[in-house]
Amino acid sequence: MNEKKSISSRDVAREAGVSQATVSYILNDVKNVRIKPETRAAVLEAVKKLNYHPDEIARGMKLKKPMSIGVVTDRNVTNFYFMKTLEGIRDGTQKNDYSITLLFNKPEEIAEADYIRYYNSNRLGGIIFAFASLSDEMVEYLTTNGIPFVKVDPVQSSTDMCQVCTDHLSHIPAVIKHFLSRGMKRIGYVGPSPLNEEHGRFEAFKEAMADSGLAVDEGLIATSPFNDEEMTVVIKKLLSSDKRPDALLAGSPRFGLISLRCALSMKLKVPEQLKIVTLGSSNFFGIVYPSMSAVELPLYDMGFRSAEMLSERMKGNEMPRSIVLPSELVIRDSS
Amino acid sequence: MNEKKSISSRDVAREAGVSQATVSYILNDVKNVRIKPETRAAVLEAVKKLNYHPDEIARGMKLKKPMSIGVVTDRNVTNFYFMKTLEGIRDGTQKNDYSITLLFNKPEEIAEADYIRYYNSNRLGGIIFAFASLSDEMVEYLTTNGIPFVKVDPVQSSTDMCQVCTDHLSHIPAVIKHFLSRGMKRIGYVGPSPLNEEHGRFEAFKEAMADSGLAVDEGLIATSPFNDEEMTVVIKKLLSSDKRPDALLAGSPRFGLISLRCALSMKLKVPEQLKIVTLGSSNFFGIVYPSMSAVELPLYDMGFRSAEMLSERMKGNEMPRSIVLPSELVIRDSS
DNA sequence: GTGAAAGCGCTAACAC
DNA sequence: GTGTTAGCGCTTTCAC
Repeated sequence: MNEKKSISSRDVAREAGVSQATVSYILNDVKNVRIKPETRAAVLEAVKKLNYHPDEIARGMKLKKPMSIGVVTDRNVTNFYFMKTLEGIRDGTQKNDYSITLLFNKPEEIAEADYIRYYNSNRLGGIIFAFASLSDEMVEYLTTNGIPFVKVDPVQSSTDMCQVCTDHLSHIPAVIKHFLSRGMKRIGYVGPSPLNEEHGRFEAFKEAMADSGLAVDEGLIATSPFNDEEMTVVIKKLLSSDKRPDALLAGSPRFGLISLRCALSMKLKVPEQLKIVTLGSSNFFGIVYPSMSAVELPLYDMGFRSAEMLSERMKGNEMPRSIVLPSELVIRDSS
Repeated sequence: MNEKKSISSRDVAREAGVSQATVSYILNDVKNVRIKPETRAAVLEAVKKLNYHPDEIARGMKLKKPMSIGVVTDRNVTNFYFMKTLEGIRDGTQKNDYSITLLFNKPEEIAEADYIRYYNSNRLGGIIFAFASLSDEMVEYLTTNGIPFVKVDPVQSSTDMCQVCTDHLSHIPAVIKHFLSRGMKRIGYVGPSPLNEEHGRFEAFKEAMADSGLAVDEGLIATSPFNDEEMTVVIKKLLSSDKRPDALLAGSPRFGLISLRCALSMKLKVPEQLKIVTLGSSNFFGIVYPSMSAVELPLYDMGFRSAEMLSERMKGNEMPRSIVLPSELVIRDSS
């Protein structure tokens, strides 16, 4: 029934009364080889008639060129980031005809991660780390072993490597100014802890505050691990203080949304009594109430550019080490 | 620099002073072949010393067994569904050591879709359609060509094919009862149109209403294409009617969230003046305010089971045509 | 212009 | 127990 009876180029050759080589020449449009039109026509017809499709595995073997690139991400990655970026990656690899192999980071495994195994066994030509944690040891390993990879993440990593990131932190001063222009006095920050997972968001906030001549009041800051319950607790605590903030920069979409939720549940009016701006995008920001202001990331482009960058590296071309993409402050109803 | 100087099993054989076949036997743990322990040790050592990794492409070629399965989805699936399901798929394919090739449905292409090309060229052993539109013609094509595939979607398709779906529609009566028990009188429905993209949600609603002895009031129904603006317009219209619903079943997460937003923006109190329950999951349901009641889908399991099912089909084993997974009504603050 | 033949790295039937 | 050998389906050099 399911007899996937494989048609090979040999079959096509036989059918068309030519040699296997000729079939290959024609199908690959090999230059420096001129084929007589009628031969070509005959072969093409045989291809159609037999419904022949070249076996990419065999082809890949001969060519010694992996057909796929790996995209690795963490299991808990926020969906919206990833899918949009993936679309970009897809389009960015299209012309090189790489397929996308999806991989999840498994923290347990060190240097025997799936993607290393796959790379070593020729299944992957390179790797994109999309919103994935990537240890310095791993970067070291990848680099010394000459494995082409690029990291794509909103925030620029200080570790030296090929990366695509955004300038979204540079919009924080504009956020502060926005708050100030609306007459806000007590500007706070909520975001993830610990600091090593934090990627400079809080630092950038402090700097922006200083640049605006504002001191950072520890009482207006709340950090928490990335976990709904803990986040809720610390944010509620922050908002119930008698010297609570009247404006909040949220370090991530989840922090932003939970801040909003906490405020509303405490009967604080947003944006009247509390303004919120979030770092990062979500496709829900436009449809929560009130809609969420945010520094939005160029997710699609991040994917596209990282794919391009990886393709170049895979060809051995040197590339700029990092690309910084513009993000955008979108003011909605929450601020 | 980047001289990926390939180590082959031949190199290992030479290094260990054995034949290539022996290396293969050892590495593949071939049964019916007993290897002397010291030979095995020598080979293993050579493997380690040379840092040898079998070339999976060559292996795949010999074995004529694709190494990957394709997961295709629509480009606009930016929702929570997909990633969770992917995780399940990942884990469900793990033991068969298939990798996951991600593909996007491109509506333009008919039978020359990427996944068909990939399948034909032996890059894919089978296909999972996850929350992807799948035309009857395509099902027909896949079936007649013996291409193993399974569809995974919350709703069971009436077209005959292998599918993994959920019983979430069967929770609608419980939703109605929940509304009634809270004293609600005017139960409405908002959801996607047109009806052919609708997958029986509205139908199920009508039936459930009838079963509870309730008539469906056309004035309590709103449908709209899947587009924030249009959805907002029709829902606002619905809610501003003087005979507006006091309870709403939303046909999708987006409809649910937009309903919530519309209600709040119109100063309707949720859940006091309007109760909402949504069909489908989102990782934001718990952190919007008020948190959203929903019939939650077993997303991870849906992925896992579909992967298992596909694996079986790829082995040629007959499987039940469809698996219905249990979903769960989760009452939160919006109802 | 086209064909014969070698060989990519692997597996497996068969020989010893 | 282990080696020899014959391909898998393709590309490509070299001959004609």
